[in-house]
Amino acid sequence: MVQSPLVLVVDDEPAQRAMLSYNIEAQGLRAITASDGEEALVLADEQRPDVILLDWMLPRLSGIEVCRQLKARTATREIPVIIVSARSEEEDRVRGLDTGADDYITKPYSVNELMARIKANLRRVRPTSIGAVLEVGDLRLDAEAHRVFRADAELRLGPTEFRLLSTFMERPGRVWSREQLLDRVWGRDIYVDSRTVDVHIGRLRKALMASGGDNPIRTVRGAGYALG
Amino acid sequence: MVQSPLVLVVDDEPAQRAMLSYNIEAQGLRAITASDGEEALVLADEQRPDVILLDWMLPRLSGIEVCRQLKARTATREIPVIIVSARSEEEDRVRGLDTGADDYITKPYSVNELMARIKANLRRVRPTSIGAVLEVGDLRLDAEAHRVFRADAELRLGPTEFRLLSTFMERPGRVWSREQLLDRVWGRDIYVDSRTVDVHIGRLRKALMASGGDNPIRTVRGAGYALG
DNA sequence: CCGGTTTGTCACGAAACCGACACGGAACGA
DNA sequence: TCGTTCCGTGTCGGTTTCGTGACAAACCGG
Repeated sequence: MVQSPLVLVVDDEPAQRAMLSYNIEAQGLRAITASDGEEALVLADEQRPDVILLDWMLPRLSGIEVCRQLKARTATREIPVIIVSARSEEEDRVRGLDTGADDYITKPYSVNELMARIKANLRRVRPTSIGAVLEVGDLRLDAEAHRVFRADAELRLGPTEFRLLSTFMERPGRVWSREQLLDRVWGRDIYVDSRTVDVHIGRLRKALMASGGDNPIRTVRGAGYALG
Repeated sequence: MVQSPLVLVVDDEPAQRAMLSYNIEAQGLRAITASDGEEALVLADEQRPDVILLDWMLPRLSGIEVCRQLKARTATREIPVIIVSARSEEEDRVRGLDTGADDYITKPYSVNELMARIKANLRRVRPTSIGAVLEVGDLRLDAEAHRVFRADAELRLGPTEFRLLSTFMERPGRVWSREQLLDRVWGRDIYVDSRTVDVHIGRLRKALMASGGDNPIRTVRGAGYALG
């Protein structure tokens, strides 16, 4: 089920966590928090946030180590990590980015800037969740208006097919396994047969080809499906 | 043929342009330059760079205006823009990110940090161009999209041949024994006849040579097979 | 409550893929 | 040169994977 983007806040100071959660939720996003590195890794794994706000100074596991571990696992690799640091030395910035962190902000920062950065990172990873219009080839998907066009003709899609297509359009060309699609489109805890994906792929194809275009969804035997 | 990622450098000072191009190319990337905003828009449109480095202070069109226009056109919307600014006031940072800029760096900056940021942005937008794509000779294998090209012609491979080829491409030139290949390609605990490898090597060769190229897979009698 | 829409499952056929075998030819050693 | 070993490949039966029409249950707006 696609809902509003989820931000994982990792900070050992309760006051910081509360302040950040409050501001994040004020932007229409959802927030969860972790107070140390180990908790952060567990939560990242279980909840799959869309972006992670990571304090550099943490008890137990340091921020940089958490970041490295996140980027080492395929399950969490693609989640953007924004490192929040009190140090402003450039070395740390480079090291942070080299371990795979996606962005970096130094204390003191303004809430406005931080929110802007969170959104900038979200925009890249989950374009549809913040209202952008996706375009791939002759396909155009307006997430906010919940409409899809192909070569200026509007398509009729059911909710599931809509989410399916928007997942494909977020990363054109990438192959998604049936399990990954069930995860993103149906939701983590729903059990449906993985062959159900096939059926919806079929329905989506039918809708996409209704006005004569060719089939834009590629089947990768033994692996899954991809757009283009 | 996919080539190395392209960076568009927009700066009105010739010395800066030269310095940046030099450093970018030293990282194995390609660079093109523009000296004002209008030229930048034209080049962005024509060349479709993978990332744009945009000076804030420009004659004619300001950096922020260029950014806005880039993000307004679908053709260039998804190209990450890194704003380079002499001002360090926070307001500008927020405004920069709000117009759709993807990252922000203030002068004075270090070349190391700038390069780290360029790479961080490339990693996200063209993940396939910086990590997940293997290139060996005229062969290109995109793991994420599950596609293989030889000299721009796409190859049709079954799952086993695909895994076989990607194993070879991970270490070009290395000789793999049949047992090692069975381990990597088929899996540890599967029993299949080791001669089966021969058959799949044959099928892979056939696919690789389908459009006329020579045989890139070398047989090492008594030892196994190798790519190149 | 009702008619249309959406959804998940199943079953069946088609297509792709796989592994084994067998035979012929190439490479090698003496 | 000759015998032996190793490799290339055409063929074939069996299996896996996909596509899709059919259907009943769930859902939903009115």
